Amino acid sequence: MESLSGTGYVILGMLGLGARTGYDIKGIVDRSTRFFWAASYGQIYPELRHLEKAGLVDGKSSPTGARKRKEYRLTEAGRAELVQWLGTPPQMPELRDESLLKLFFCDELPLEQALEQLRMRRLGHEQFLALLREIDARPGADPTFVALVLRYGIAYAEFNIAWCEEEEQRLRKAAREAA
Amino acid sequence: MESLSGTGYVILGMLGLGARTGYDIKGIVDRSTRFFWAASYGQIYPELRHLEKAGLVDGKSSPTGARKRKEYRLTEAGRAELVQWLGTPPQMPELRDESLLKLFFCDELPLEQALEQLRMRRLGHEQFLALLREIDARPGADPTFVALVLRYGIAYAEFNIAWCEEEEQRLRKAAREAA
DNA sequence: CGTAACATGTAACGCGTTACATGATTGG
DNA sequence: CCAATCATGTAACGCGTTACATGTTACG
Repeated sequence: MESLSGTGYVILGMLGLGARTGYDIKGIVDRSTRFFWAASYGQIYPELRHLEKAGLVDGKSSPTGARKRKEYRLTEAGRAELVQWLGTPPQMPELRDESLLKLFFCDELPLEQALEQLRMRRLGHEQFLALLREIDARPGADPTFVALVLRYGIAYAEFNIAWCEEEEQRLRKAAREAA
Repeated sequence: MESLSGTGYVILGMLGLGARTGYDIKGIVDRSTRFFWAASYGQIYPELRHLEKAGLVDGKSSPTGARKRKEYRLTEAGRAELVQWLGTPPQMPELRDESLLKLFFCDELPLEQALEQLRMRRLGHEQFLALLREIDARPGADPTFVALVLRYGIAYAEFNIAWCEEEEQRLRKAAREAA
């Protein structure tokens, strides 16, 4: 069996964490993994049907009154697939960071504007940090690893802020010394 | 004028840094930005033609003997477009980290296997770090911001390694206390 | 003489987003 | 009654990768 797309595993995982409908999954993703792995309805619904055909999830219609609604559960095979995937070693970290790309080309710019780039990166991460802290402060205890990943996000943002500050200072100092 | 794709800007930027042919651009990307922004021939060649039509680059045929070859240069408009893009503020950091996604779902797993996940993430970043250090040790001075981004990669890998170690310890300690 | 490096390109596919369309139910 | 939330879906598009195809030139 060829392996699923990343989003396929997100769906399996979310069903494992208690999500029931496609709508559910989307909601949970938007409040959690979206920072490092998003998912849209345009993928979720077709993928759920695909997973069902593959026997990894089991869907039964359970409408709320006249509102149509379909509940999915992991099958044994689905849980096995998820666990197997969790066990495979990760590839090189796959980043896609536009702000880093801009920084890479900053030799094109006068120093002031380049510093501004660095400042904007820092600001972005400061906003990001604020958002994560807010999520962190919300009541209710997350499962161990859900909380762990949230802590990672916070640490990551803090790391980036500190790095930007250091480099801003370093560049300013170098500029002073050149003058 | 609607804005270019990320790869469009990579091409402009690389031409700014001295790349001349599509082949050149691909080579430089593979040795530098590929860690946070890759590019394939399947994109580069069509995009170069597209940028030429848009007047952002200027291409002239300059074969090496009978081997066909086309040299591109940034036009004034192309440089302006690049600088303008560099000046726009970045969005939220857009991460796509499969290993983090796996960690997120580790509550499904017995602690030993979950710890193994964390260990594998660490190993991945250790390899990554080794690779970047190797690149860093290569002779030849990079432009300021090219070097800055390389330093970022190294710091990022080190941060991740340290974070994994800390969390491994924390989880082990929590497990001991629970026992 | 062979192979690595130089050089350009295309077609098919996969993954994912955006925008749109539709409708029921709950709570203020 | 109205707005927010619940709920499901599709079509078009954009971006990017992979695999393939082709040929030249430099170097050991």
